[in-house]
Amino acid sequence: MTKTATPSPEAIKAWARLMRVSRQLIEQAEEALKDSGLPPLAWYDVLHELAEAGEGGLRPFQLIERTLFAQYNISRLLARLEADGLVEKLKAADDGRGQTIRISAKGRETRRRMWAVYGRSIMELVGAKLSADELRTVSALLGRLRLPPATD
Amino acid sequence: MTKTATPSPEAIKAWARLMRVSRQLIEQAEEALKDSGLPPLAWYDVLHELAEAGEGGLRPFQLIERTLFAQYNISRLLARLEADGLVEKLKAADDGRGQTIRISAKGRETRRRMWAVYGRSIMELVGAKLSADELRTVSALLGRLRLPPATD
DNA sequence: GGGCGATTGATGCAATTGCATTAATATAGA
DNA sequence: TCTATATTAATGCAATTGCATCAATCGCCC
Repeated sequence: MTKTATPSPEAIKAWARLMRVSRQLIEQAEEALKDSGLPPLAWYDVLHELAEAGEGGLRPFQLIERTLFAQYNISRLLARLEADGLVEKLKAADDGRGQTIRISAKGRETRRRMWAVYGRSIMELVGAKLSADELRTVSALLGRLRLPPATD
Repeated sequence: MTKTATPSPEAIKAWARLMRVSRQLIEQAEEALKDSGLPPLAWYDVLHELAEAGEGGLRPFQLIERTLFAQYNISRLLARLEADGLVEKLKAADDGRGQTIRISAKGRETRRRMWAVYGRSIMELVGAKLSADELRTVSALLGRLRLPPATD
């Protein structure tokens, strides 16, 4: 008689909390952005990576690695960002297939305005609820849940 | 000169970890279900609530409260579940507007099969990575990030 | 009882996501 | 070099989500 193995109550509880809290927080942050007439979080993620990358820009596949978005998702998101003038697509110098994506001045400005709202959400939703020590503890424990780099 | 208030580095780090890890975990769990030819997590959430509710079933608005899905989302999800024979919609006895949703035998069976896969994901992705104590710590800290019941 | 705002649930339509496939180029190997 | 395979990015089409609105009660208050 084989019994289906079930996770420990502690694991189930932690999982449930993680699922629920992350959804709530995302929802709150998205709502704050929308209320300010700003684009969704996904745009911020991409603009943030591109801003960090600087003038050299990034290739789309690098954005995929950094943001965890699906390939087709990045492809279309970049199309929208370009249509809005927030990024530029440049032919990649050394790879005929690829492009290099660079954030524009308008893109930087949009990112700045998004951060004013997004940062406030983070402060209120997380920074104000736990001490610095507790935040470090959460980060460390969550860090142990990251996937091993190469799952294939 | 007014400087934009920014969250502490600890808050930013914890937020980033939470966003990234939760996305990874969800993706992994969804993939495991799909690989087994099972429906997505959202179905599980609803079937789980309905199974807990027992024969009395639940009203759609109660599912919305418990699962945090949007109203139109629940409405359509229930339509799909009903089309698949996993739930039954009954006219609510005491409220001419409403319905009562009850899980069917097939629904219970589907939930059971989903749990075999989903539970394993939870074990591997969370249970195997942290000790029971650490899991309790995570749960407690994440619990403090929940929203105050009435935000309006 | 009758009217009116609130609640419950569904739905038309636009935007986004997911899936599968495609086109173009790069790279490695015979 | 020439071919086979892998990588990079886009896209057609179906499914899902989000938004706004609607229809049908309900319940309160007069």
